[in-house]
Amino acid sequence: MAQTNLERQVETRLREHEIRLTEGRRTLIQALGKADGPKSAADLHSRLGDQVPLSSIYRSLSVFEDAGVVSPHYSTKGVTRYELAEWLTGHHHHLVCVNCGVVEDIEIDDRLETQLEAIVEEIGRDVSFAPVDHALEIDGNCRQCQ
Amino acid sequence: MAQTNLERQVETRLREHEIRLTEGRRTLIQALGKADGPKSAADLHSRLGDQVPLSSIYRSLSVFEDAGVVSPHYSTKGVTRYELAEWLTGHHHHLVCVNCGVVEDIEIDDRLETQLEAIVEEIGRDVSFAPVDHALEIDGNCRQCQ
DNA sequence: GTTGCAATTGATAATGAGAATCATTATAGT
DNA sequence: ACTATAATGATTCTCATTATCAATTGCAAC
Repeated sequence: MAQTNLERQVETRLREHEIRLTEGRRTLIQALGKADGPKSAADLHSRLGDQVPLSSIYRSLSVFEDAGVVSPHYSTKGVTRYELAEWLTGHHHHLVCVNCGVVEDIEIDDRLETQLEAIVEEIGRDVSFAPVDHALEIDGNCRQCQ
Repeated sequence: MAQTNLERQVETRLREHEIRLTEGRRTLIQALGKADGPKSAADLHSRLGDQVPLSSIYRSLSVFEDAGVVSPHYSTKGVTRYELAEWLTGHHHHLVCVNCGVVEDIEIDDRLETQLEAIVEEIGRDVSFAPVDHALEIDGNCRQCQ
């Protein structure tokens, strides 16, 4: 259900941008929809086997990024990870494993998010900067690395 | 003064790790000490001209990272920026320009930092994760891009 | 259902950030 | 001053990612 709704939302966005939704791209969206955090092209490729060649994964992620369907996440040297954009999944933050680099999404409850936004707004006022987004990253050891 | 103290602190740390402090490396530390935020190897190289070749910059930054003298910062595809480690500069956060990618350091006052730490601790408890570090990034447009 | 256009493909070559190489040089300890 | 070995600097290599190109395909219009 949520998955099908996801595909419909993505279809609509891509159509608005006059971008085609091919089978390979649909497969990519499904894989990102099932992921528990940002995934690199290599992660996605190993998960999907030969369904979508690596070159198509890179290219489609780039097209999706331009269309605002995915967001890049940078936490490892030389590797970019992608996740579905927040308008599709909701605002969230990241846990980053300091050992292996895996990134996990976390949603925090409204009370904490409100507090965090207040902090961000106050910082913005202090340095005359209008925040358009914010990201809280918490570094530690993931379950596999503990 | 602060600069000289910085060099002394770095010297001590490198000596502990049996790493040599060459003139090129001293120049790099001085440049990082003057920087207002994380800098890439290319940034540092263009700033330093021929004083330190690009290959030496990459290599020294890597050595410094292993020794805990600098920390990497990832906010742009395919580019790593480095800044002095927090034990040298103090805990701080980053403003990232969504247009040009420049990263600026910001320190926030103790009251806000305390609030932020409480949020991080509570999130960590919620997801059974012991935070070792946290980073708040605020995205917007830098003064040049406004 | 058919057609046309241009987006997209997939394998491969090219690119750029960063790592490795090697003969020579320089640091730091004695 | 001597010595061991880390570090150098220019160049080559590696890897994640982008560009290329002839062939294929998605999708809107008819």
